[in-house]
Amino acid sequence: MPATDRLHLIAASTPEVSSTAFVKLQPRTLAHQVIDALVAGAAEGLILPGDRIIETELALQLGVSRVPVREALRVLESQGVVVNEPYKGIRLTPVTPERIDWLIEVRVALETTAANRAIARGLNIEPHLGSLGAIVEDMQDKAARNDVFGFATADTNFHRALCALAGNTVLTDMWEMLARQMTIIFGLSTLGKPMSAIVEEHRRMLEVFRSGDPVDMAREINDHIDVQIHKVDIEKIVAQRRSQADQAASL
Amino acid sequence: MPATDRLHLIAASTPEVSSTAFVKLQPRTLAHQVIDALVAGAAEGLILPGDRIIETELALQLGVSRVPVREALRVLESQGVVVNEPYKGIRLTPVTPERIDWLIEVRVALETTAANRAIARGLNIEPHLGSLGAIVEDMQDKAARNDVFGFATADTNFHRALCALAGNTVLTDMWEMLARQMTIIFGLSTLGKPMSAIVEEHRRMLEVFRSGDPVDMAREINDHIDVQIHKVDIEKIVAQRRSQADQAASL
DNA sequence: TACTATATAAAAGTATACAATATTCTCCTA
DNA sequence: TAGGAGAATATTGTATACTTTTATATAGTA
Repeated sequence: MPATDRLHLIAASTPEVSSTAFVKLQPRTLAHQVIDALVAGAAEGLILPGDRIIETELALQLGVSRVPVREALRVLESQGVVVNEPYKGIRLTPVTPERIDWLIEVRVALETTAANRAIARGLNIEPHLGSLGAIVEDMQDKAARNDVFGFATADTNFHRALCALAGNTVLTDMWEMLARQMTIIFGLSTLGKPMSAIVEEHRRMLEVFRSGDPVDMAREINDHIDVQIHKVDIEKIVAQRRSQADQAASL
Repeated sequence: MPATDRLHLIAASTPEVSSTAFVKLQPRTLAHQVIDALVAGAAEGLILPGDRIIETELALQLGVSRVPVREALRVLESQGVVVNEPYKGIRLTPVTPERIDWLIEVRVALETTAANRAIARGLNIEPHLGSLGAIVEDMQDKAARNDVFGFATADTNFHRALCALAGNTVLTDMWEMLARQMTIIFGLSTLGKPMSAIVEEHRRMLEVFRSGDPVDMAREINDHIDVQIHKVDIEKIVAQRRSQADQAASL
């Protein structure tokens, strides 16, 4: 079964992708919506790493022409979400343990830089600490409700907010690229540790941030992110998901 | 005078962009060539930060249709080289002192991470040191011939080679994005210090790399990159270049 | 004169149509 | 039956045509 057959669900899960209904509300271009739809589909596991993506099918499923689809794919290609070989096709970038290491390494570097810059700007004070604290509370709340997706979103928001305090848009833009890819991987893996522990880690990070010690900050961020996904056999999970999806489709 | 009128020179300076002549040699897509042409044009100062880029004109100048041009612009948009406002137009990202700071901050973070990873992998040995040393010699050579462009290229190659030793393609991909933007800025500014001094700095960086001390490495990279472009009034230079270009066009 | 409203033009966004390349399948031969 | 040449098909790359939005210019009115 071709992988793209599973893609039709994307259109349903992202109803705002419609050339007619949407344009009035927000002037965002269709290409951007296709990007969102694809990333969402990947995060939900509808498309798996290594799966081929066929322009025509995707365009059909989303109800748009190939032009915005191609533009979206080119953007995602330049961001490392998909890989392309001319005239051969586009695939969701395969996720290897090695690649996860790479993503983590860069993400730690960026977040550490951001946190230290925020400290250097003297922004480890109110109201910023309060805002970050509120996100941690939200995480706690989601954990209590066992809302895994909401929890992951809040987690991402925490780190995004932390990065934003650096006031460096070049950094935040790059961080967003990584976050996208991390989201896809998160969608595959179950969390490496209980949510309560992750909440606690964030509290500790926040405390270190308040204290303002760059070295501690670096260590804290590294420890936090590093163990998050590590030690999970992603390739195995992908294989499982693929067989599950194929099974579901053959019913 | 509309800025894009200056763009026709790009086609001349990048003759390989031709839908008919090229395809046989390399199967790279036209969109990629458009990207190269645009970046080259920006590096040469044919397009200046803030200049509007009109799809139709660019397509005409390069002898291709709007489709690959749009794809190229979307990629460059996602990389921060150009900024886009739907239905309004695309401009070469304005270069402010602030933005230069941001680029430098991220670049230092990435290169430091790369160098430390390379050290952690035990790659601060031969033959790698020799390869890096050869690039420094090349810089020295270019400096002696007063070949500014060649010097800048060699400089970039040194840092690219250093990053490559980390073996982290996520990192190197991101570094390339930054390098692109730095190249554009380099094209505008004269060097902040004499070439001989820069060569010496690279020798020192290489020595620290050999010694393998992560902290020293971080400091060395930071000092090196930080002063490179700083303290140059980019906005003034852009204004000068623009008036020069306009003057030349009115003859 | 200054200001608004309308009409015109320019350019981006999107869709369709065509060309080039890669893959698959069929059929023939050894 | 196995393997390869060649046709048929599928999919990407590119060009052209159409639609929508924004910007500009013109005319009319206070």
